[in-house]
Amino acid sequence: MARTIGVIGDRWTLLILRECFLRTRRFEGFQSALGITRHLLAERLKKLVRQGVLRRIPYQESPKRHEYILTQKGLDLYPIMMAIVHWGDTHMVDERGRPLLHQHRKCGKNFDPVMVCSECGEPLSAKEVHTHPGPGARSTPAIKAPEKPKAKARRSAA
Amino acid sequence: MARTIGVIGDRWTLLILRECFLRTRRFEGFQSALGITRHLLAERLKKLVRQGVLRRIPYQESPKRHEYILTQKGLDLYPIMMAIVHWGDTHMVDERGRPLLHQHRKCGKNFDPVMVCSECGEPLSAKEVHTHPGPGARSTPAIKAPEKPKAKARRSAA
DNA sequence: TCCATACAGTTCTAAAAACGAACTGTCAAA
DNA sequence: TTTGACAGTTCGTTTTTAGAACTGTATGGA
Repeated sequence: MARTIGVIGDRWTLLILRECFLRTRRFEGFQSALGITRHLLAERLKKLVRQGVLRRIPYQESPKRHEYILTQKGLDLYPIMMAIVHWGDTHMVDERGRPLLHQHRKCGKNFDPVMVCSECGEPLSAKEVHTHPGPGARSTPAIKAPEKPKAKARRSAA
Repeated sequence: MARTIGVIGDRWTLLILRECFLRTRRFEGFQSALGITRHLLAERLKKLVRQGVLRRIPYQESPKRHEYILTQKGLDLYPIMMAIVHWGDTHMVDERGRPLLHQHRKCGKNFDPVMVCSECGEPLSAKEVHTHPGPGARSTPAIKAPEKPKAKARRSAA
């Protein structure tokens, strides 16, 4: 979880990714849709490309221009998005109702996402789940902070 | 989505909440498990209580002490947690494997969470979903930034 | 040709947030 | 009387973010 948060755990990244799912692909598109500062947007896009969530693909040569599209790794973030949206729809709507509806192409209906057990198909809730250490468990129960960037040493700082 | 991100969209909140799901309830517990600064922890807990995600409950009187437990609103964040953990398990594990396994009490098996359509029960993927504006849709497609805290005016700053 | 605009960034300064470490205050046990 | 647990606060420093301007390529007029 800490590692995932290292990827999507800031105020803007998830919003950028949402725009990707809504088919935004270009710098100006993200910038005007989100109102994010250009500086941060450039940095976040770079980071997402480094992490393999987005791919940077040229779409014209004259002045080199690229667009950002989701990789499979990025597309796999969809359940996270949907879970977040659904929680907002449940607990954060105002009297006007949901800003966005989701229609399932297969069955044609507007739906909510439901999380189920991969083994038995039953809906999941926190109380029915028991966690235990896996093979990659760390020895100490303490997590060592999420992704400390470690002083980055920018331009020979005095 | 922007509203949900206003609640959980920073480096620490989700980690704090994860500890809650793992039955941590007290200040020192969070602090030592996460290595978060005490200052931030206090602030985040306060915010989560304000937002109705945690409840602050006294557990002793002598020196007043409280513990933080999830409300229903907080428990409902479980699918988000699971989706995040699962993405990490899929895309961010090292050679040692998953740090944590999840067992479903009902069926007894270790499982992965799967997101399905509430209407037809089929697993969801981004491509099979069509979004369209709902009753609470905003007029402009632009989002006005996530939760600008608006200068907070703390103690008559000069 | 000169000027304006589109696009994708980069650079800069100021403001806000996070870090780190020490400090406050209550109570219990040694 | 001192020490330690617990739950925070306070404060000075470092990092991030915001906000705005600037760079550079290319197109479309006037």
